[in-house]
Formats: sequence, structure tokens, C-alpha cells
Amino acid sequence: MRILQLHCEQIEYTPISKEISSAKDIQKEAKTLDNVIVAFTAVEAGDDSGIVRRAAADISSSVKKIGCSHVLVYPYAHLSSNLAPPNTAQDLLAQLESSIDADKVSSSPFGWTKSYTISVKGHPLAESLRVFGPEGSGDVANGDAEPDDDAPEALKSESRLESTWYVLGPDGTLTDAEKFDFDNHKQLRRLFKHESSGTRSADEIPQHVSLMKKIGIADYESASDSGNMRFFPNGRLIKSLLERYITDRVCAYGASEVETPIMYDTEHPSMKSYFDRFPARQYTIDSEGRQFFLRFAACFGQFLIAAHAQLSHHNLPYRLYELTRYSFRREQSGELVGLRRLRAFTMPDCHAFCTDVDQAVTELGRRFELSRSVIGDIGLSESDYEMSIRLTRQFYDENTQMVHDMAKKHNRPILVEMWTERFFYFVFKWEFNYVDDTGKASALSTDQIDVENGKRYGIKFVDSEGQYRHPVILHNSPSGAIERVIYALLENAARSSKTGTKPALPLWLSPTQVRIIPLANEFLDRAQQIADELTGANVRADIDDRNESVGKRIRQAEKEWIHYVIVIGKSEAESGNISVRERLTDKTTETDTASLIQTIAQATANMPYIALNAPRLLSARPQIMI
RNA sequence: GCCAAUGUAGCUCAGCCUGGCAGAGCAUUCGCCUUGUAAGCGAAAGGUCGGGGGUUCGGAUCCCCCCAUUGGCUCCA
Repeated sequence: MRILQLHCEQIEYTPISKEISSAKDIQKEAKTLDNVIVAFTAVEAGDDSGIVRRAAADISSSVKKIGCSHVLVYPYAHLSSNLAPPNTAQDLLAQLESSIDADKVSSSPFGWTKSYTISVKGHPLAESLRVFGPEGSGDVANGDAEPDDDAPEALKSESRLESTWYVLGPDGTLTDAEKFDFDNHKQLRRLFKHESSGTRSADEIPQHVSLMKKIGIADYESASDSGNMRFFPNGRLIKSLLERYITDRVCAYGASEVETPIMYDTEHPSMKSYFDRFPARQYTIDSEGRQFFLRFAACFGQFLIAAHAQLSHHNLPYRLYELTRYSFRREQSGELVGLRRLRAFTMPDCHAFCTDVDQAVTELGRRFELSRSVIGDIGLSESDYEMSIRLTRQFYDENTQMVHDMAKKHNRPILVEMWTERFFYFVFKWEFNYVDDTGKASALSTDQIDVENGKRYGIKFVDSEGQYRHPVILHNSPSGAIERVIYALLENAARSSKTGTKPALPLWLSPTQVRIIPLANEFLDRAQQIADELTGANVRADIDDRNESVGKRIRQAEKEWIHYVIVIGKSEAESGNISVRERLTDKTTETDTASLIQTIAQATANMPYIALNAPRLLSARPQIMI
């Protein structure tokens, strides 16, 4: 049985014509009801009185919570593709109507096509979908309703979730977070407040929102859904470089890259029980009567591949990797901000299938080092992020040494949330969080020890004694979402400009690394030669050949955060040298192309190179930057 | 999703309170200048004042609804 429950200002419906012969004859007149909970109900094959009782109890509890005591039961076949026979449905609907505990319960006619107009109230409990199956199968609640008796196990558990907050020092001391002296760890205090209480104070727009537009990285696309960004050439280039770098590193660590579908059948047994564990907001898509959801991570695709593989303990850890473009999460509209929180985002997602928790713990250590190294090479320093750990007390007691080793490596205090029992699929999880100047914390890198999904997805390996066992699974994103990395880099740039340093992107990510400015048209050929030399040495160089003053073109290069500017005039054309202005030091030096190439090669060593993603001549380039 | 603020030229914003010709700077185009390290000079073009409805002789301006962005709440697998 499926019930779409709507708290309405008003509903007006008019019976039009009989659809089935067993429908009762009635008068075709319009009916209007005000302030009413409308329960659009589809009775499905296999439904019985027990299910009706649970559905009635659920609606009754909504009546109490919402404080509206008029219910309209509205037969609505369109909620299901697996309907009960009409006679059964009519019986059960009548039972439902009489079992709801409310001052007034009415129903609209069964078996008639009806036209209706409806206006639904706007409050958190106004809309919810309930699916009631046979006893024990787990009912599903969706929408904004609070967890109640028919909510999934995970939600019920979460509401009585008991956790304690600590701070773990590099030396292994565990201090009650409330008693910890945060004076020298201001960002960690912000993280603690953000994670534990949820109260924040920010009255300014995060800096990266204007920066992402100003330097031509990304923008909102009003023709799409909120939280789906468009990336301009500069942004696409930066994303490509980050994606390539992270993918190379994950493959070098030992993962095999795969590609999996972005949509999955909601009725697939593994998905169904996963949803029951994590009823989240998804995009859904209909195709020939099947309903699909857009993936919110790469887990499903990789798990289904692993379930298909013939695994033995010799193969483990088995590491799969995918760069998801995209992962989709239909976050509430009020939660979306710039590049920090999106509905469609790019995420490196690497799973490792391990024989047991011990092997998982060892593997986790390797991935911790990988993540630290990746996040550092990308351009974020250790002081830019704070670490947090979530774990069960039992896991802590059994793996104290490993947790303390991580703390020692991190070498700064770590925020710890410890649960008395396990509610989620993981027993342990660490995260690096970027804390921005508005006090918001966002997770970047993360890894988790999953002790549940091996079984759920039927992933098996043969152990040394010939027995089938389910692996323990690690879920790692070494960098976090790519968009979020760009957000962190931009926020960092904005922060440095507040302290008097010029804002900049790391050189290896700069869309233009060298700008060449010919003083007059006659020097354009020489500028082209230099640009050719630089390009040949994997340096992104372009030429501002516009008929503008030198001052203006320098200023333009400054606004684009271009690290090196070369001005070519008469003396350079004659001497063969170049005059290079280095933006961060504000110094102009006379040198030659080869040594500039060497300087740049050293500063971008080991990082990938992708060619300029725009016409070389600025005169040929439309303006996107603001 | 809820509450609040904001939405005017490609961008940043004035005008709105107190209704009466749609404005500025930057960017764009054209012309002049032929440039030496953060804005050379002049002119032109550029508008569904977020969308819809209402009040009014007349609405960017007042009222209602909707959409988007941002902040707070909630949420964040």
C-alpha cells in the first residue's frame, strides 16, 4: 500500500466518469474541502488488513502531529504499477477509512475518473510518501516527515543515537571536547561547534561565490535544476587537471579504474534494503514503467562489479575506483551554496574489499597517507583542514593503537565522535574538513570501514579454508568532491587577500600561467615565438594583443591572477631577452625564456599539464570573466 | 522544505520610502592614440526593471502569488 499524504489548504474534486463497472453510482457534483489531510492511496497486490491497520495508525499519528483532524481518503491508482484487484482495494479502503483516528474522515469515490484542484500547505510535515509492505519487510518513509513507528530501522536508531564528543591529541590522550582548551585550535573549535551543535553565525556570502564567477570558473545555470553548475573553459581546465592528478594517484596506489551507470532500479533488492538504511533525497527517472534513481555515490556500481568477480583471499584487498561525473544528491534547496554544496558533483570514489577488519585497518593506513599526500599536492596545507573521526566505542577499544597512530601522524588534535552502538554501515570513519571564514565546515577527504554492505550486495570471497565470506569494504575519497576542492582553494585565496597577500591559484592549476604583452603590433611575431617556446615546454601561455595601454593589460593580467607577465618591446626584441613580472613578489626581472621555463617546471613538478583551453590571442577571445 | 533579505544593461550597482521620459561606472563596438609594468581619450550601442496577476489615468516604485540567489533553521550516506 502506498499513501501520498498532503496537508492541504483546500482540495476540490469532481467525478467525471465511471472507469470500472463495480464503481458505485454517484452524483457528479464538485466537492470542496478546506484544511484537510488528503491521503492519496494505492492498494497493492498482497495488501491485507494488517497493512491497513499500520497505515491507519500512521495517518492517525500524522493527524495528531499536524493538528488537523479532517482526513480525506482519495483512491489514487497512479502511485503503483502493481495494484490489487478493484474489489479487494475497495474493501481495504473502506477499512482504512473506518480505522483512522480523526474527528472527521471522508473519502472520494472509487473507480471514477475525477478532476481536482489542490493547494498544499508549506510546512515540514505537509508532504510525505509512505510505503507499507508485508510485516517485517520494512516500510519506507520519504519526504519531510519525522521518523516514527513506520520509519526505517536506521532512522529509528538515529533518533536515539547516543554519542560522546572528544578531542584526541597526537599523544593519544582523549579529552572531553567540552573541557578541551581550543585556544590554539580555533578552526577545530569551529568544526566542533559546527558538527555537534549546528549553530553557526555567518551573515556574509562565502567569498568563493563571487570569485568563481570573476575568474571565469563556474556559474549557476538557471536552465537546469538548482545546484547543477556550468563550468566555463577556465573551470573545466582546472577540473580536468584535478581529476587527472587524483585519478593518476589512486591508480598508482593500486586501484583499477572502472565506469558504472549513473542510474539504478529502485526495485533492485540490494538498493531497496540500502534505501531502507539511508532514505535520502534522490532524483528519479521513469523509463518504460521502471523507476530509476540517479546515483549519489559510486558504491552501487562498484559493489555490483565486485559481486560479479570471483574473489579469493589471494586477490584482496581488491581496489576499484571511479571518478563520478556526476554523483547526484537532491539536497534541500536552502542547503545549496556556490561550489560548497551541490546537487550534481564530481567525486573520486575508491573502494577496497578486504578479508577482515585487520586487513582493512592496514589498508586504511595506506589510504590515509595517500589522502594526506593528494590533498597537500593539490595546494592545501595542513593548517587548511581539520580532522575528525567517528567510531563505535567497541572499535576504539579493539583498535586503540591504530587510532592513536593516525593521531600521531596527523600531529594535531582530532575531533572524535564516539557512539555506544553502531547505527550506520560503518564502524569507523575519518574526514578532513575545510573550515571556511564563515564558520562552515565541509568534508574533503574521507575513508570508512563498512562491515555491512559486503553481505547486502552478495560480495563473496573464498578464504584460505575454502569457505565463502563477505569482505569488509573501505570507502575512500582521497580529495573529496572536485568542486569542493575548488571551493577550498578559492576560499583560501580570498583568505590570503584579507591578510595582505595577493590571492592566487596554485601555478599548476592556473588557466594561464604566462601572459605575453607586446608593446605594439610590430612585436607580435616575437611574442608568438616566445609563446611557441613556452607551449612546447608544457607551459600555458597566451598573448594580450589587444590595442590597449600596457598598464591596462597588466591590470587585466593581475585580475586574472596570472603568475608571470612578459612585456615585449623594442629592447627585448633586439636583445632576445624577456622582461618577466612575477605577480606574487611584484618584481620585474630581465631573463630568458629557458630560465622561466625551468622556474615553472620546478614549481609544477610531478603535476599534470593540459594545454591552454582558450584561443591564444586575447583579441580572439570573448570575455567571460567579470 | 521553513523564516528572512536580495533580484534594474554582459558585470557591479543607483533610482523604490514619497507612483509621472530607464540611470552611472566597468565591459562591448567604432574612431583617435602606438603604448614600458594595476585603468589613455572620444563616441555609439546595449533594458520583458526576475516571472505572473492586481490597484491606479499612469507601476521599476504600492499589494498578492510564483521563481532564483544568499543568510539562518533543518540536513549533509
